[in-house]
This record gives sequence, C-alpha cells and structure tokens, in this order.
Amino acid sequence: MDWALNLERIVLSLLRPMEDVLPLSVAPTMPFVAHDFGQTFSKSSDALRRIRADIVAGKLQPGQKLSFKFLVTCYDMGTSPLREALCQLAGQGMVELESQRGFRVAPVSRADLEDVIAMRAHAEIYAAGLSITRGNDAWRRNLGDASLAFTLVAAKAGDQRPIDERWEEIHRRFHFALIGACGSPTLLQFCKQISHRYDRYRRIAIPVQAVMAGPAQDHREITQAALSGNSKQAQSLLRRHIDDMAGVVLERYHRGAWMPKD
Amino acid sequence: MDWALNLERIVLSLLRPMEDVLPLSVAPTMPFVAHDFGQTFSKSSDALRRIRADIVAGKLQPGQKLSFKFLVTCYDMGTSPLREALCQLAGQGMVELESQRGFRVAPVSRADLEDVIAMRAHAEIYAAGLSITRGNDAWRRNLGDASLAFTLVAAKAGDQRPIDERWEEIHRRFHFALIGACGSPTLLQFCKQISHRYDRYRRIAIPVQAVMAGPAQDHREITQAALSGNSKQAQSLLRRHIDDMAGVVLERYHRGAWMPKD
DNA sequence: TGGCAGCGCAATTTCGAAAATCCATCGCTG
DNA sequence: CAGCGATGGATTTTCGAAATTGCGCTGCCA
Repeated sequence: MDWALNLERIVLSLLRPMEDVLPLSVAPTMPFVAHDFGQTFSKSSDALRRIRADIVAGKLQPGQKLSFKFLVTCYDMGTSPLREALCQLAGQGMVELESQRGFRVAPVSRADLEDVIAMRAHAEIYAAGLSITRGNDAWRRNLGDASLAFTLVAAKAGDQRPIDERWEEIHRRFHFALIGACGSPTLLQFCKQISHRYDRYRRIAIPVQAVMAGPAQDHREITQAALSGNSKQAQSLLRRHIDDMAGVVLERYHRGAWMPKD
Repeated sequence: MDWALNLERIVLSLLRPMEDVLPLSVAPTMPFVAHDFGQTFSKSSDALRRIRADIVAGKLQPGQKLSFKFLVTCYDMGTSPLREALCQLAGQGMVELESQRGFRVAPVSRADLEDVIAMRAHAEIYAAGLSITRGNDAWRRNLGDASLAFTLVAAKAGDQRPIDERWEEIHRRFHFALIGACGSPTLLQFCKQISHRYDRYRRIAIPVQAVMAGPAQDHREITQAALSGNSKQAQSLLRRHIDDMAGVVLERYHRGAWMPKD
C-alpha cells in the first residue's frame, strides 16, 4: 500500500466539505469555497449551517428564545434568510416554532433523548446493513479512509481537549461513509437529521475528547467487519457502539439534566 | 354497541383536522377554524398546506418550475410566506431547491418511487409493531373508528369517482391511527413526510376510487389483527397491503411514466 | 382586594422594493 | 464559422418598513 498517496487522498478528502451536512462553522462560508465545489451558497444556507452548528455545540442553549432582534445582530443579516433557516431547522426538530410567538431552540428532555437514540440506532443499523450489501469498491475505499482518518485524530485516554468542529466532522464522516452505499437518499437524509439531534446531546454530555477514545477501536472493528462483507457482525458491532455511547450520554443527562434557558 | 353514539363520535372526529397533516385543501384555512382547534395559522402554514396538497393532487406537476411570479398570483400572498413554505417542503422532499435558481416541484422517477415505497414500508411496518405493543384503550377505540370510517367511504368495485381530499383524509387517518401509539414523535413525523411523497405517486397513478376498493378489506383485517394484539400478523398483513398497492402504482408508473413539465 | 377590559409596547409576520444573480442573446475575435 | 466575453432582461434573494398579533400594565368596577 502506498502510504504517502493514501495519506494525501485522506487529507484531501478531509478538506472537502461533505455537501450540506458537515460544514459546521460559525464563520460564514467563503463564496469562493462554495463555488469551487460546485455549490452556490446563499445567506439562508449559511444561516442554516451556522445556527445548527451553534445549537449542536450548545452555544445556543436548549429552550433558548431565538428572537430576530438577537439573531440579526448575532449573524449579521436580515430577517428573511434567518427565518428561512429557522423554518428548515424546525422541520428537522432542531428548533421549535410556535405560530405568532417566534422560535426557540428545541428543548431537551429524557423522552426526546430516548426517542432520538432509538431512532438513530434503528435507522443507522438498518442503513449499514443495506450499505454493506450494496457497497462497491469506491465505497470500501472511502470507508477505509474515513476510519483511518478517525483513528488519526482519535484522542488518547485522558485527553481533556474539548471536542471541536474538526473532530465532529471526521467522526461524522466515518458514520456516513459506513452507510453511504445504502442506496436510499431518503434514509440517508433521515440519518443526517437524526444524527444532528443526537450529536447535540452527546456534545453537551461529553464535552471533552477523553471519553471518545474507546470509539476509535469500535470504528476499526466495524470497518473490518463491513469491509469483509459480514453485515450481521458489522451491524451488531455498530449496535453495541451506539448503545455504549448512548448509555454514557443518557447517564450523564440523568445526572446533570440541562435546564431550558430563556 | 351503541351504534348512533359511535357514528356520532366518528363523524365528529372526521370533522376535526388531524393537526398539521391532514388539511389538504386549496382554499385558505378559515381563521376561526384555526382558533377553534387551538392552533393559530399564518399565511406561511396556509401556503405550506395548499402547495403540498396541490403537489400531491398533481395540480402542480412533477418538475414544474415554481416561480414566485406564478405563485404570488396563484396563492395571493407575498413572497415571504411562499418562500418559507417552499423551504419546508424542500426539507420534506416535495420540492427541489437549487440555490439562486429557484424552486421546482420534485420530479418523479422510478428510482425515487422505489425509494419512497421501500422507506414507507419499512417505517410504517416498524411503527405499527411498536404501536400495537404499546397502544392503550384510547388508541384501540380510535383505530376502530378510523377503520370503520374508511369502510363507510370505501368505494364499491367499478366506482369511477375521482379520489378527492376527503377520501385522502379518511384513508390517511386510518394509517396514522394504526401507528399512532408507536411512542416516537420522530418516527411519526418521518411516516407523515414519506406518506405525502408516496401519496403523490399513488394519486397520479390511481386517480379513481375503483382500484382502492380492495384496500378496505385489507384495512379491516389489519385492524382486527392489531386490536387483538397480534402484532406479527398485523405487520405481515400491512406489508402485503403496502406491497400490493405499491405494485399497482409501480406498474402504472412504468406504463405511463409522467413527464416533467416546465 | 380581586378580576377584567382597554391600552401601549414589543415581537413576529408580511409586504414591496432594492440588490444580487442567472440566463440568453448578441457582437467581437481568432 | 466557432468560441468567448459582454450586455440586458428576468428571476431570485435580501432588506427595511408597515401591518398584524401577542403580552403586560394600568385603571376601573364589583
């Protein structure tokens, strides 16, 4: 295996944003970046990405009122693109819309967390099964790269660095590389949306990288099973991986339940 | 069983719109209706409902360009609420948004149809299983009512009346009564969205009620299995029901594939 | 003192116009 | 004559202000 070439491909793939899912950044997307990758960005889509990222990162807290006065000064744009973004986020369950009374960040609750965990597990495991059955060589290569990339950034035990956007992106890339060949755009979109909701819980419950050291090993095992076409084993490993993480998140949620903020 | 009281309850339940899913009407929702049922409506939500209904009914054809000039005159409102509605519909896969190039009705294709069918079947059957396990008496009563209501409006064989909004609403009400106790808001919302997409295909493929006479019997059998708590049997009946219908839709689609319109 | 109607402020929602972008056409150049 | 860049019109996108709605306060009345 040509190590240098391999690394280069991985690095390049990390630089390229994963269409509309990954760019989690608070800074506005640069126009030239958008154009370079064949996708035009508007203020609306920027608003969508930035607000979602800030919700997932916990900068906008669960239950927080999102007044337009506040948003206009925060994100430096008119109400129209903001409203558009909030509407889409409402459809994804990231914000709540009460007619004539504005928007607020979707509150957190044990019931919602359990719902999110159950749906994410079911959808992602199902998609993984399809993907492993249907995946071709390009998919296998991409999965290998994503897994390796995650290994490279994975924390050592005891690492107290906070989880940041880069870590999130690489982590997310692995999970979507795994299910990317499932063949169903609808299922993929559902997985994207539910994972954003899940990530918010995980991100608030597990702010530092230390706890996420174990998953690197999980990812490698899942990758191995997936690449060898053993979909049953990959699915059960994935289920264990998701359950383990969900257990930690649930337990932490139960202890220090986050309060809505007004 | 008190027949008159039963009928009255069913009729009443039919008059009440099923929150945001059912009101499929081209006329704007009356304000007093909105207030009466504890939900305020805005022009945006009206636009959402009306446009979605028109897409499902085929009045807005697959692939059709949705220019604001056209929409503003059609729906008699400004661009803001229309834009908001279109954004949400884009998130639900009913319209496509190409940045800076406007909106168009989501095109139809065999691949999309197969995706929609597969996802609808998987999600709805899964939800039905959960619902039957978790449902309480209120759920059973509601399911019985919905099934009976559908029986009452179901067509006799050879009925050439076109499928209208009322038929759609009662049909939809049955399917959601079945899965209503699944316990997962997220899963329910997914089922709602995917069913709208599926309904569009079915509605264009099967414009008259005649073909939909068989399903009434299916519904009764499914209800019976569900009410007796036999989730496995209900699921397999539901699967057969969905597969049968999907087969007809697919076959008709294949014969007379609808062309995009500009 | 408790309750309710009316009033005024603040916030959302909607509109109409300005700005930015795209597309087709035309003219120029090699 | 083909290819490329500029120009004009049409459309989308965004903004700022008007209109509408909700909410809290005050004052009146029982």
